[in-house]
Amino acid sequence: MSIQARRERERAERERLIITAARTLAEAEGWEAVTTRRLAERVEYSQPVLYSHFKGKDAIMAAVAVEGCADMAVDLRAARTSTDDPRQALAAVGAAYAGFAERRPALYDAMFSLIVDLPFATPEAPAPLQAAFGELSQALEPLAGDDDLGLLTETFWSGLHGLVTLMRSGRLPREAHERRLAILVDRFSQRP
Amino acid sequence: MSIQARRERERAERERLIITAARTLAEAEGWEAVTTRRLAERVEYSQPVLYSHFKGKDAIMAAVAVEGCADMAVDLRAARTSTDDPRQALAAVGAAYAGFAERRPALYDAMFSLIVDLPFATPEAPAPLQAAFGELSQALEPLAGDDDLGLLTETFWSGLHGLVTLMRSGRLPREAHERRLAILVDRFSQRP
DNA sequence: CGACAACTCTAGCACCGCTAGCTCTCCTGT
DNA sequence: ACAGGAGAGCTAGCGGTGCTAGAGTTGTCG
Repeated sequence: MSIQARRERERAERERLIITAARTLAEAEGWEAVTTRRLAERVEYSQPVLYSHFKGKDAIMAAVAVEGCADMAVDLRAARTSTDDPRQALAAVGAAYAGFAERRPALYDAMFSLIVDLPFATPEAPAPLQAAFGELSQALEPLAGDDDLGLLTETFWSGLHGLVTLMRSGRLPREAHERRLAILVDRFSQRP
Repeated sequence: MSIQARRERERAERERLIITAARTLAEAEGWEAVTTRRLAERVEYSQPVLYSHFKGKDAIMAAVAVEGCADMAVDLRAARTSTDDPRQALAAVGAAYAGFAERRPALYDAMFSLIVDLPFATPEAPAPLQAAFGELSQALEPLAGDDDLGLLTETFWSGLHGLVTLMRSGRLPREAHERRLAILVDRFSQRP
């Protein structure tokens, strides 16, 4: 029984090794540099080993994405609780979101741009993902007014996501980023 | 001289053929199905011919994207001029934008998600692209208030883009699309 | 100690974007 | 009218991709 246990433990460790290797490589050189060959080399196993842990490359990216959600949730929470004023809090959360996407583009892409394997807007969505969404939601709650909080959060999230992706792909000029963000936050802080 | 002219004309025709073939194939099966081999087969030339017209696959997608912008600009204009009420016009433009993305996902991806070769927020941006942006801008103009119109347009565009991409990648539930769109439009129609 | 089961590796498939270099056609100048 | 040359399009191939079948090795248990 103990042998079985050790094997499972070692397997779990190796799985973590794969995930962190993928994440490290992606953050250093982008996802296009994360090939199954290079990843296998990094973890010092052969390619097929990856497929005994994950269904495919997408599943590895999904695992990295879940980790990324947890990280982002931490950032968002810190921003949200940094002030008592609801509008300042929303501005801080928006800035934290954009900052995360800017600082960790590969992680952000895995979470919100690339793969689709992850269940999102359902109860089966991974907890870290729900946590990150929850932070946005709580930041908006005092400002929701008559709108449905869930839908309002989704819409605000869309705004942030659009800003971030269009800027990162070169479709929006970088220099006006803060001002665009301010406009978005302002529009989601109910008028007086 | 006339021989030269005929050759250039034939070349231009073939270039159009390539672009429309790429567009057709992408709209039918998605961009991942558009490979240089399949595209070459469709136009009944060998692969290298593609490279005598375009620097690479990205350049072909860019050409398709420009066409797509022209199409979208038409849709947006029709929506914008469908009513005199500024808020209804903005709602119509938002719906037209989302409808375009829904109806022609491959075209939309080429324009706003995939390639980066195109110059965007500069005077050198292709005219059709500026036209599409201009429609958004004109729809927002009556509602801009104190905000810079350009930045406001970029921010509203981001909201639409976020809604569309997150929904299409399965990260936002489809059924609430209209209500999210309504929230976005509402937030960008200055409060009374 | 030998047989079996589980695991990992080598090798290879079908595909990708892209290009070097040969061939052949067709226009040009005498 | 014809030889020469330029240009265009082809075949073939490079180095890569995600993924997998099947061989081989390793470690466990009767």
